[in-house]
Amino acid sequence: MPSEHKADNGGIRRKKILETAAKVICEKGYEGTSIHDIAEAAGLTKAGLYHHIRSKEHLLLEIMNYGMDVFEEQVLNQVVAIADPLERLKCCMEKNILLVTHGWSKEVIIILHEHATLHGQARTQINARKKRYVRFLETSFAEAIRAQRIRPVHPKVAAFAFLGMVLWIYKWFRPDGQVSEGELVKEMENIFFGGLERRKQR
Amino acid sequence: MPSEHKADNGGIRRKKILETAAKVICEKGYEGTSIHDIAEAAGLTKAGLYHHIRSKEHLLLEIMNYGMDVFEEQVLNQVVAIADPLERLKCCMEKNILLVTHGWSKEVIIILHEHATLHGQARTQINARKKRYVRFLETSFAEAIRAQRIRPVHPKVAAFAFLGMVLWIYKWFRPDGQVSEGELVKEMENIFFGGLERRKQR
Amino acid sequence: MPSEHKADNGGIRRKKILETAAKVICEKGYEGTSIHDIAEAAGLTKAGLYHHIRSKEHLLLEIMNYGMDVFEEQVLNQVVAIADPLERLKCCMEKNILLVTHGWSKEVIIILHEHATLHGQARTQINARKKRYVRFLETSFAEAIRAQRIRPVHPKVAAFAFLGMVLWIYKWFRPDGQVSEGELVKEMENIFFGGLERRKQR
Amino acid sequence: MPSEHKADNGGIRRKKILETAAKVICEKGYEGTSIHDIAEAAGLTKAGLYHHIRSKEHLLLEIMNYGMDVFEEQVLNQVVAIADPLERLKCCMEKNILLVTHGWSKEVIIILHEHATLHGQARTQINARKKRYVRFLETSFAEAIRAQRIRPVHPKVAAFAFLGMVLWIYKWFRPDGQVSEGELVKEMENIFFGGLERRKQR
DNA sequence: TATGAATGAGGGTTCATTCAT
DNA sequence: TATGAATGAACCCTCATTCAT
Repeated sequence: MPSEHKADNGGIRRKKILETAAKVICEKGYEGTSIHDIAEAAGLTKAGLYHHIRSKEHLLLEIMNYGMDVFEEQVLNQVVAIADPLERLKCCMEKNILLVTHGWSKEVIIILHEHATLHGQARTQINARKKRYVRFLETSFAEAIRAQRIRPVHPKVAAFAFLGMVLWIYKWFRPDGQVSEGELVKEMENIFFGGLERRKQR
Repeated sequence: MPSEHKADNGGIRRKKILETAAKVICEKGYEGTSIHDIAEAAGLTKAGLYHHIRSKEHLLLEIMNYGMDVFEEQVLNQVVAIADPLERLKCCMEKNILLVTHGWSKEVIIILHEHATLHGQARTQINARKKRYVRFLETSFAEAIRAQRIRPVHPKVAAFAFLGMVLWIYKWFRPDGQVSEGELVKEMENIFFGGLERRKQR
Repeated sequence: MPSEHKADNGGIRRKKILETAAKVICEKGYEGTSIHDIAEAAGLTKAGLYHHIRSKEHLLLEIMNYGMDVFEEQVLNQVVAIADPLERLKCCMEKNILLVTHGWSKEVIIILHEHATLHGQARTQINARKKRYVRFLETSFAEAIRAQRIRPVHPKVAAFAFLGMVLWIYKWFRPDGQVSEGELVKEMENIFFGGLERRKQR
Repeated sequence: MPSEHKADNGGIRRKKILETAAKVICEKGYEGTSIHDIAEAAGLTKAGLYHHIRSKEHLLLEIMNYGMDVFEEQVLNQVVAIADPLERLKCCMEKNILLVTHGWSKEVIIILHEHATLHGQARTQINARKKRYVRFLETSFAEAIRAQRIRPVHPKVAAFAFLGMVLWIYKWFRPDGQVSEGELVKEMENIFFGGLERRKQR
């Protein structure tokens, strides 16, 4: 409804540029990537690129917001409605691991790595979205404890333990390596939850 | 006497500069830190700093090697001789967590964060030292499995799960936050090993 | 119409910059000239200049290639078709002397003076073009000897003697000095081809 | 008699340093050579070197003066007393060629190449010594003409033609090349004094 | 939309030189 | 004599950004 037929075009174009930029930044780091690099990868000149972005820093913000969109769509929204908190967490771990290993969304990797690059309110904004995820995990753990689905542990620590295990993957996992995606999901779930589940007492 | 306290000075001076540089780089990132920033923090001019370092990249290498020295001294060497593999791993987790939370060694944080900054043989060299640690963990897990001290899991995945949980801490832990160092160690150990330990079957 | 005069402008602009750079470098030497000097002389800032050149060293290469173009056009190509080898050499000396004395092409002077400044393949490339000229002279001398137009001498030495006499001029000749261009040509030709020693008459 | 026994020592030391510096500067050019390069080649630190030289530019002046000393001793003084002007010039050519080809005195090469590097009175001083040589050649040519030992030519042009032929050698001659020192002397003398053109035999 | 040209600021690095020791 | 440390100035070059076209 944004009035013109160009809007749609613009939307697709913008998305393409965002994804291209994300790919380059993911490879070389934000500070290590120049506007020229991004423009070139997008098949534009530097000046041309500036018709689509406001500034380099704002581009990073957009990429991160886009990454959060993808994350929420592919992980959070997929599991948020699962009633059983333990099942919810297990399913969340699976979705999250796959998001990282598939390597489709470079934006998510950028969010993980450039955790201290943004400043000011841009940083605040992204941090708020991240915090929502942490909060969701904490709540789910607490809920699972209350429901006696897992042993009592510190929910905050559990949340960050979960995150560390799952997100650190981006630093070492290679799709062509010794460990397959499937194995990784199975083993991590086994390791992490194998210890948390309440033992069925005889 | 003048000559020898000079020699000492030299060594101390270098170490001081390395530590100062590490502090600044840790705060602003390698690419976000200029040589000027480092020089200023060290109370030198840019040219003066270049008396002590070969180049910015080589400085990073030195910092990382220094960090690896500290890590090996405070973590690896402290636990490597422990006979029981499970005890060894638990102790290793504790030492490693404390190394990260104490925040003394900014160099270690830099090693964690700038995992893709170095290039060429400098990168190779640091990666080799990192790999030694991963190998140590893998071996310890395998040993613990053979000794039936823990459930059978994929040692490589276990190693990286361990590392993710423990190292991710640098991204969120604040010494003045809700979770104390002690709690963190206890809870993480509980979470991670609580699931791996073979259940005492009656 | 706007587009085409732009294209033209581009070519002319580049040439102008090359010539300006040549003038400055000729006066102060390559190493003694800073990019700032050149940019200033061209009415640009340093960064602006870098829109037109790849690097300082590559600029020197371009200047030298440009100089070789000028030289070949004004000297080599003018005489290469002259059938009589002696006439060819004399004409070549004249053209070459005038090229140096006119002082139009600073680029040629730079080629002469900065004979060891370039490195790597840039140097190789320019040396190849220079060698072509030496080869041309050698061949012409040899031909003249075979045709009994000159006494038998070592062609290589003759070529370098020719070059030394003619090119050294750039080190001492001043257009407003005691010796005029015309005299210079006449006298050098006389000396080189006629020899100094009085002929033993019969 | 310069009072102390150190003077002599100093003299030898200084000479060694001058020669070392000359070697390096000859290879890399004055601007391309750093004080560090020279100090290193002399087995000193930069600061140590400064106990022996006043400044980089003054070092160049000293090298050039030293080169002029060598030149005058090995060329000018050897021939200045020869009565016959033609013989004097021929002998001068021989000595001068050998000085360049032997490559002993890098200082002389530096004088030739860095003809526009010095400024101010240092330049004036060296130019005065150079001019003395040009004047000597001019005078000898004029004398030879008057004595009817050579054909009448413009003495100044003859002098510079002589110099160009002889000094240009430093740009191309290699001791291990196709042309031997002996040949070079013989051929150049033949070409310059004998001329190239075949005499019309009656 | 797109671009070539331009720029001020700053990047890492090297320089010739000085000085306390 | 000799040196390690230090420096201000300058080096070449790249940066994110702007603007007339």
